[in-house]
Amino acid sequence: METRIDRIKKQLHAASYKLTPQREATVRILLDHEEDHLSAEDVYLLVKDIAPEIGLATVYRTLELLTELKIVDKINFGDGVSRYDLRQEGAAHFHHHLVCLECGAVDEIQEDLLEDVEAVVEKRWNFQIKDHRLTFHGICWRCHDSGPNKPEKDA
Amino acid sequence: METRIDRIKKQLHAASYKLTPQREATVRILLDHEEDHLSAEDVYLLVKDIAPEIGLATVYRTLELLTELKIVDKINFGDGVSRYDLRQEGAAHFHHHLVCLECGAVDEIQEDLLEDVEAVVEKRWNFQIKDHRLTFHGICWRCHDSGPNKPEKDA
DNA sequence: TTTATTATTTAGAATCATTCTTAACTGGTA
DNA sequence: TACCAGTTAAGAATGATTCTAAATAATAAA
Repeated sequence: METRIDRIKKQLHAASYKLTPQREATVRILLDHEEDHLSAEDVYLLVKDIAPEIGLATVYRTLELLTELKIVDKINFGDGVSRYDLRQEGAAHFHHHLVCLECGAVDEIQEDLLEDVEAVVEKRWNFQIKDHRLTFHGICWRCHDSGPNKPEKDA
Repeated sequence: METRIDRIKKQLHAASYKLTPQREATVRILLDHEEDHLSAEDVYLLVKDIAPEIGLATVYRTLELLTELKIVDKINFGDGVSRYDLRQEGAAHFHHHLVCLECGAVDEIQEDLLEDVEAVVEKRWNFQIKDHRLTFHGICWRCHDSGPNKPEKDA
């Protein structure tokens, strides 16, 4: 069966890049840490375990390449560090984030909630939307007064 | 009549900070450059004209202070530089941005388009929203195939 | 007023994330 | 074999931001 790695390899080849061992190791780390919002440094430390000879600059270059190919999303929560998320396969857009001001947790919303808003923006502001970034800042269900009350699973 | 500067002064005093000459000069620059998305460096260069003795660190500290008091919004378009916008008086939220991938222009949407979406998020993800950041990436009306066609004035 | 206290500032050093440079290495190909 | 484009590691360089130390200004107390 074709794995996610195989498909990423194809995407790279289609853009005439190779899936070198360093790149593969980096992608494996991202696959093992979906939803973890790793920084380049985080990825570097993790990938060193499975590919000790890799350099930080290579990790940066790989993440940049994957970002260009829209395999990963580079996000920025304003703390001065870029974070990298594997994009859902087939997803056309960034997913959204919920950042808790209390505990710092970052949760994800995979569902695209912006269809209606985008229709309005495209029409009213005459702007062709290619992508979006939406982050909510607030208090997560874990830190709530109303007590821990896990939300329904993301639809 | 009470000016915007006067009101900002009051806000500072309420939080037991002073509106020093350096801070006032910085605020004046921000007032003269609304919608310009200035970086700290930009502000520094501009403010030096009216207060030559000011230091870059002071500009950073002032912008940080104003951000804490929600007088300015610190935004980040992913180019590694923080930008600072005076928040609309009385606005509870960040305004939204349209970033053109073609020409790099950044337009603003003052109107809050997210009320419905926020209601959904608060309920479904059990998350108390305090603020949000929404940026659309795409092609602006100036760069469009359909030709320059300025959007209606922001409602 | 003088003195003590505190907040604020400047200048420049320090830090931290990120990118660049150089030389070495790889795989494919003529 | 020699060549060539792509890729890499190591460390230097860059650039934004923050910290440090000493100076200054404002405020309160005596």
